[in-house]
Amino acid sequence: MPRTPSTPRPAETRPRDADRSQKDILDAALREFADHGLGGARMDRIAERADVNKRLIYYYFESKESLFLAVLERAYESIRGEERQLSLSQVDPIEAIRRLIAFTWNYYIEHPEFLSLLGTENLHRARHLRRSTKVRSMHSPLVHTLAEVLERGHKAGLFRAGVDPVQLYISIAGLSYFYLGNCHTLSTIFDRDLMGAKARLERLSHMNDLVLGYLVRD
Amino acid sequence: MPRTPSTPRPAETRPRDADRSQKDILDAALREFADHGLGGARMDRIAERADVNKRLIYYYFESKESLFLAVLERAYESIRGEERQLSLSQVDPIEAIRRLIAFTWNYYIEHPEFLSLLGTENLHRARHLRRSTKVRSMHSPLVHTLAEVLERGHKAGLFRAGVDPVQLYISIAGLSYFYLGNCHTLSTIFDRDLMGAKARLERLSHMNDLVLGYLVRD
Amino acid sequence: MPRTPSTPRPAETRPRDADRSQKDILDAALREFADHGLGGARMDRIAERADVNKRLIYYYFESKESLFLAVLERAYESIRGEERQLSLSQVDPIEAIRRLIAFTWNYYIEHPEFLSLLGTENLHRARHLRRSTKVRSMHSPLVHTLAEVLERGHKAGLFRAGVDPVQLYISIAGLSYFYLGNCHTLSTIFDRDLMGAKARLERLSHMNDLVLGYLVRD
Amino acid sequence: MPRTPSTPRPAETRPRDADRSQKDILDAALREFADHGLGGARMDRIAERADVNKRLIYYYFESKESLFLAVLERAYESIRGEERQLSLSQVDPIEAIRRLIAFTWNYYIEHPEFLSLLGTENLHRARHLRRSTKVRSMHSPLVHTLAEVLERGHKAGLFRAGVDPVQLYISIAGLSYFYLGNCHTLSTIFDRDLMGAKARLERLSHMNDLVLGYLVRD
DNA sequence: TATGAATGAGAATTCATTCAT
DNA sequence: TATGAATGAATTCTCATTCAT
Repeated sequence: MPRTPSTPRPAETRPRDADRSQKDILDAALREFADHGLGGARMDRIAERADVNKRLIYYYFESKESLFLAVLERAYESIRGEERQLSLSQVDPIEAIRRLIAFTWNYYIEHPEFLSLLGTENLHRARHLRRSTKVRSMHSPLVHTLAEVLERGHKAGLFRAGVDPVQLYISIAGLSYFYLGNCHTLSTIFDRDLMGAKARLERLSHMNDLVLGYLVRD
Repeated sequence: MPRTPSTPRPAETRPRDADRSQKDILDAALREFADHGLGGARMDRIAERADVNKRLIYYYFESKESLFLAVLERAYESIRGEERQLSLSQVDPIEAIRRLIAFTWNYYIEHPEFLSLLGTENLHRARHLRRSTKVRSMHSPLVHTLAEVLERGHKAGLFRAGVDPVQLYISIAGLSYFYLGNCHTLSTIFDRDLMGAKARLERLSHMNDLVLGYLVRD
Repeated sequence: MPRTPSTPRPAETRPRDADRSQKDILDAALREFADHGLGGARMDRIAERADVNKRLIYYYFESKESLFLAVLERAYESIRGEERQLSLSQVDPIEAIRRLIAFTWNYYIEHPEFLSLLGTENLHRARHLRRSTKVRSMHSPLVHTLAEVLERGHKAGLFRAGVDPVQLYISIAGLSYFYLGNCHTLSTIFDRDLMGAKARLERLSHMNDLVLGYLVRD
Repeated sequence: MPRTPSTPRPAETRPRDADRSQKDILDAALREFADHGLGGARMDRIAERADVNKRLIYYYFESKESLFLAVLERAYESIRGEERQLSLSQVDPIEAIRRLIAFTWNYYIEHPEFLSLLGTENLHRARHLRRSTKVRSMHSPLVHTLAEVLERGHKAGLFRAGVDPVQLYISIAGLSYFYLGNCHTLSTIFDRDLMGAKARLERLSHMNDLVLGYLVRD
């Protein structure tokens, strides 16, 4: 008779166990999915990484696929949350564009799992995302902010006219995404270190030049 | 009237079974890996798709991983082969850039498996590519050609100075890659069809504007 | 009246399933390895013989090789356990030698699987045993006891001097082992039944004569 | 058109290819069966080791089992052949016994594959040997020779009476077999090097003492 | 809320053997 | 006599998932 479930642990530590377990599971799953993709991820490893019983994962998250969706949703929530704090509307248009580029770049660098997750979800043709009402409703407020910045820049005679904010947003994201997401492949192919401090600064600089070189008219 | 076992197929249809079988396996594997990633791909399905005995796959390609590498190498050979035929050196610089953007864009559209493969390989941190001496030696001659184009453009007073051809190459690829590779996710998030004929033309146009808007100085 | 699934077995029959399952697996594996060697043993057959799900074997014992080691360790524990109860120190030296010969002989007859296991392990050059800290630490206390018996016999003027207990132990074991382990081959070669009651008595007698004829000096 | 089968190789090298191939296969198979047992042996590896096409093995030896029997038969032929040259009848009885012990000991040391083969065949309960008319008819002439030696020794007043030559033969073989065949296991268990030059001399000496100590009466 | 035991369906890989030439 | 291509049937091992408590 080792464990006595009848003796409850102190009140202040217990109540949060459920939330804590769920968070641990999501954290572990994020790493696992990012490391191995959906097909390569192992529920066993997630349980081990989260230090919970495997059965518990099923208790909270129905299945592997649902768990993946939960992970994906949380990842989107997280980036959207940070995006909202950029306050692009409060700075001049050129600075706003710089900030957006830098934010995207840095977020991807600090959250490589996010890139992995995106890639995995795309391999599966957004199958999970499509099921999510959450993510769809959380579509980037950035597009609107970006539209406003472009408009402001044009009115100020700084930016060219007719720029589609969605296209630009995708371009900005793509410039960072391809470089960072494929850096292992690219480094190998070009036989050049792309992730050193200098290389990273050069890339950021190049992206700013590219985007602003396009946008700014004189 | 598929195959009638009693009627042996004419000699010219099956000149050398070995080569044919290997090609069939590679074709099938390409599709399977592109559809499901490395972890999700099934050797059984590859055998079925190639219409060969599963054992034969192991006869020619040691293991799943080696098969994946073989597929990857062939995919790179293929795109490099087509790139070589662009003859960018023989047209004026602006046209050369346009051609490169259009080629990349169209190649990705026509070969979505290539994008998948890239994504999968990156998920695995270029583990397979690193093992390949083949791919490393086949690094794009495009970088040299591109350098020459940029140089020529600059000397003609058309292009800005100091553009790194590798950065530009990565940017051009990234602009197409992110849009096309993540189109399922992006379509869902932005609730907008990105793959219709009109949308595709707009994207191509945007990419040209962006890159040339940056490069061309007057 | 084997098992009636509708009537749940009483609690005391199945006190802890885990222990029971592991024991069942080890029992089944012992027979399978003894019957077919390591290479010829089939995990499927072990599962069937143990009446457990094949997966469970991997749940408790990592792999076929680890299972083999576990079987081997248990077999050694078993024979060592019985050896300890021979109390050779409490009988006169000649009787002690007779007991040791008889014990070895009978143990091998009653546990032919032990002979098989030994043979198999040797085919593999003690690969598994070497990995085991357990077996190495359990080296027969018999060697010490045997040394004491030889010493006692010598002091009583019964036994010759200078007998190495390890050599003698190996000889006693070898006399039984070769006869019993190779009886199928030997029976065939000599065209003579070696396992009939009479033949067995003759062998035991021969071994006693041989060993005591060597040891006893008058 | 690389190979031209129509151009035959020079006459003096060709004719013996068939015998040569068979010998190569048997040699390779002997090593493979000795190294891995019957169940663990791989036809692929045998082909590779013999440097012949796998198909050729089946051409000459029907199946894996038949090949094993062929290997076994050749091994017995070999040891029997050497035994015949011992000429035990031409030396005095004590020397004859010494020669037999030494021969057995050295043959096993020089032909560890023979020990492996024996062990494997026994694991399979002499299944193959029983099928062989060859080996059965080749039962050791040594038994007769040994009987004659024992008789001669007894008549000379040297040896004890009533020694069964088969029992003695088995004992002599067993004393070497167990030590040498199980040396990996025994070395591990007793934590003592049993195969060093000194240890080997000691064993040979012990066996002579044991057998002659038993046989010789004064 | 939590968990150790258990499983069916499949996964990659292996193997002895045969086909066609 | 020799061989490269091909295969069906296993074989070890894996995996997401469920049971029983």
